Amino acid sequence: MGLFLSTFINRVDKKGRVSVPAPFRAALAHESYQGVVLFPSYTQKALEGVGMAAMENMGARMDSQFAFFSDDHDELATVLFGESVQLNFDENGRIILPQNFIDFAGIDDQVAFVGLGQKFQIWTPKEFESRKNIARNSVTSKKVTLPKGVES
Amino acid sequence: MGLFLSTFINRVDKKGRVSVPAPFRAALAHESYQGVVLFPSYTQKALEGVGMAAMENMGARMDSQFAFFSDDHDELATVLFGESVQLNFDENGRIILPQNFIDFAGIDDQVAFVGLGQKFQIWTPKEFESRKNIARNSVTSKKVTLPKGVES
DNA sequence: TGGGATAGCATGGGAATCCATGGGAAGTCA
DNA sequence: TGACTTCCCATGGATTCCCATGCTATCCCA
Repeated sequence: MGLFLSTFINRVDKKGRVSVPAPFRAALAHESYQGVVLFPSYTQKALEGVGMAAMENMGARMDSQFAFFSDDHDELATVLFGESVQLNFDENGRIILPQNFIDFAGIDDQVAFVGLGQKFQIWTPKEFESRKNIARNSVTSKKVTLPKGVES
Repeated sequence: MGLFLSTFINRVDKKGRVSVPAPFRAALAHESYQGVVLFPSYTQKALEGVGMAAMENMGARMDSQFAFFSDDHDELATVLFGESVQLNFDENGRIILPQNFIDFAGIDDQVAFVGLGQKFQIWTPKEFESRKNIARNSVTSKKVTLPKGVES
């Protein structure tokens, strides 16, 4: 299964359309639903994106983790699913960003697609520049490393 | 299988009719019964909605959890099945909200359809705004999260 | 190795379709 | 017969589909 890698700057036209970078689309090519799911980040001024399979996965894990009518379930689902949107690719691989998402992230006429492995983020190019520096400094100063993992 | 995602505000006309958001209908398109099952939430001032398949699923789950003639079974069944109604789509994808449901949720002329993955809820837009904030705070403060691991 | 051809990709605009919404007519139950 | 319900049609606006274009990177062949 494909990963979301590297950063791409694409243009947003006046209809709110953006081309999803071809490598990101390729990472989702095997999925039945051809599109992405976007939701606002809880901590940053950015949008988060995943494929539908990852979203269904979250749903399945929630069901196994919480009782179906529990408050925990409903609250988490409200935040997770209630604020997300399903956007399918048009035939040129574009999606249409909803206006409230554009406002939330402060998007003007360009966006940066940032690959984070299992998910990706959408930033304004400007915000992302400063974000990138912060992240780099934080990682080096805190000496964040990858935990040991099992080989597959 | 489709998930219920994002939030849609739709209008209720004076006959009590509401368009079910097209993406929600699409999530149920593969089911044999073209409609939804609604019942009042027993913790919140909202209506809960699922597809018929999910309803049958709950019935099956109840039977495996409780003895068939136990009080627990009957009480839950009374609330869940006794208070629920089956509403089919008209040719434009609308349902008609029963008057007692409208009263219960305090619905006026607009409702918010909130996708929660496997199910959805119907709120007045106003109530939902505060509900959304409560949910967001609760999730961040209680640190309710999904278990680690995001693979498919 | 250089230049032309080709294919993939990002971008733009216009047209057709879908969708939410409203009202009215026909049918049904008391 | 009256009220309520269900079906059917109309409409405006938003969204999606479809076609066109330019750019760039790759490939092929001389």
